[in-house]
Amino acid sequence: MKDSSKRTRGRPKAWGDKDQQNTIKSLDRALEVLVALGDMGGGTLSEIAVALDQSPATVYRVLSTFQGRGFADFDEQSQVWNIGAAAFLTGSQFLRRTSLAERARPIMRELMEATGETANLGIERDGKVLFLGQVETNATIRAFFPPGTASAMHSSGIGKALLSRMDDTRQRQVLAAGKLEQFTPHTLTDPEAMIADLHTTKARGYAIDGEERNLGMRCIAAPVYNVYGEAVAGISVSGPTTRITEDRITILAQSVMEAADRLTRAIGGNGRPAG
Amino acid sequence: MKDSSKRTRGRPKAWGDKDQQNTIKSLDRALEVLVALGDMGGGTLSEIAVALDQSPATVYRVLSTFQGRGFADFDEQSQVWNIGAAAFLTGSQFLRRTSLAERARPIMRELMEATGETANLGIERDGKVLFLGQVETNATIRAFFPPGTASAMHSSGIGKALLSRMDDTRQRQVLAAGKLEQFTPHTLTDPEAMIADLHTTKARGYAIDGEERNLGMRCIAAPVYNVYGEAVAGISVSGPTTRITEDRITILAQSVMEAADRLTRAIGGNGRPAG
DNA sequence: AAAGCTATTTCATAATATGAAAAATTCAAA
DNA sequence: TTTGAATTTTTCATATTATGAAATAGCTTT
Repeated sequence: MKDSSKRTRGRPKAWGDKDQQNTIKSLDRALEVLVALGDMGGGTLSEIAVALDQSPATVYRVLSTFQGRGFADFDEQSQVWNIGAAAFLTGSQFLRRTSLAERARPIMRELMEATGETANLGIERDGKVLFLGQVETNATIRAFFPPGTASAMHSSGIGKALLSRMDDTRQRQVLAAGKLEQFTPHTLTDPEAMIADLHTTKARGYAIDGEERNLGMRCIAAPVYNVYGEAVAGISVSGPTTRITEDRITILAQSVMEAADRLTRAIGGNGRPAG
Repeated sequence: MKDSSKRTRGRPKAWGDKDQQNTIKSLDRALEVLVALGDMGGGTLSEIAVALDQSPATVYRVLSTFQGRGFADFDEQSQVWNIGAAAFLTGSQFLRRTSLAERARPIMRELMEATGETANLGIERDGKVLFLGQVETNATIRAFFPPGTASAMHSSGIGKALLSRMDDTRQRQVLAAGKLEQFTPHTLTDPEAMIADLHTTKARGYAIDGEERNLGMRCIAAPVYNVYGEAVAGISVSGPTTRITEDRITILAQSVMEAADRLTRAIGGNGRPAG
């Protein structure tokens, strides 16, 4: 049904001036109801009306309409409204779309621009970190991880960010399998030291690879979560210790975490409820 | 946020007489757009407007409004509209209700790790199997059922596991409705053959989908029971025939059944007293 | 450079969404 | 049992606003 011969047409980014007001008010309010219904995990008509400060009559009609299309369910017994199966079905079509890597691209670009360092994206695969993509800095001296590279979890920023969010069982499993090979004098090879580092990482919200894989190279990484709050990917910046200095780490980490949060939201992910 | 002291009030099942007309027209049409967008897997403005026989101007405003709340995404590059992350997020709240999916998550993960194959969770809805979630294997070749997919009962492992636990009446009802469409040479299209297969399945405790839906793909599924001993969900592993070989089936089935039992217990379910 | 698409915006108008209040019903208390 | 309070659903008059046609502005192709 799709005709791939179509390309960009039409009107540009800004004509009038700024953001026009071409949203439909009633629809917008209706969506507000649906979102609220989801956020509060169901509720009775009056609860919802009060929460949104809208007329019960309107909310009632909105919910009835949603119900007509299966976007909302109404339990006669308890008089409680809930998100319906159709909302799940339609919403799930979101997953069929572009990959993590594609969604990450613009976010990584901005991260690179904000920090001036190469931005990386990686996931865990078979106990290793698989690099899915990167956006390189313009600086002449720069880190380079070709996409498709697989490297050890324990000596990578993204790897440690992911590890820090696994439960103890999985953690030990991965660490045992990999044997904590020593790459530089800074590599953490002692399992207990590694576990301690992971605890710090988890509490801090981001991981630091301080020359643990390559001498002279630092990396700051934060985890990206899926809808179930599981850490499924990591995003990082990496560069030479001469530019990523000790005192810049905190600042850079803010950008990295912000990018990770944005990507989490872009893939429909969920904060971080999982312990 | 919920006040459990509230109970049933208000007006009953039928007052006026039959179904009243208290749906909001514009909202209903907007939902039509969203559903179409999902069904057709994205599309350009004119494609959607034509498909729905609506004014481009209106469709544009509807989509813009959805975009404002994140229910739709617009890719400037390709001028293509798609279902957005917020639709997925809100729609996913549907799962929280049963909490089945939530409880299943860790169990599915362990099942995946034990078997090395993708683990799936599904329920029956409107005579079809609705996939609620999955945990993917790390293997590069793998089965992929996006959550939200609805597929035919008779050609799915989970579907057959559920069918095998229904009484004859419901069984024939569902099978009659679906017409046993043939997907591969292995699909069971003869009702009697299907009934026989279901008897075997019930006695055995797990269902096998041997390339009945997709050539080269096998699936092993077991039912999950609620408090009344009714089969309300199914849990399965699926993968290529090259890995899920004939002689591994018995072993894998043990893991699947164990996972199903654990999930049954996790949702307060009851062994299998029913029929 | 012009013609031909397609996406946006504007605008006048009719459609319809809306809140207030009434009606219908159930729950709890007297 | 009766009464009253709470809550959902409907009706109705009205103003809001959603809507399509047509105009506008960018692209793409000729």
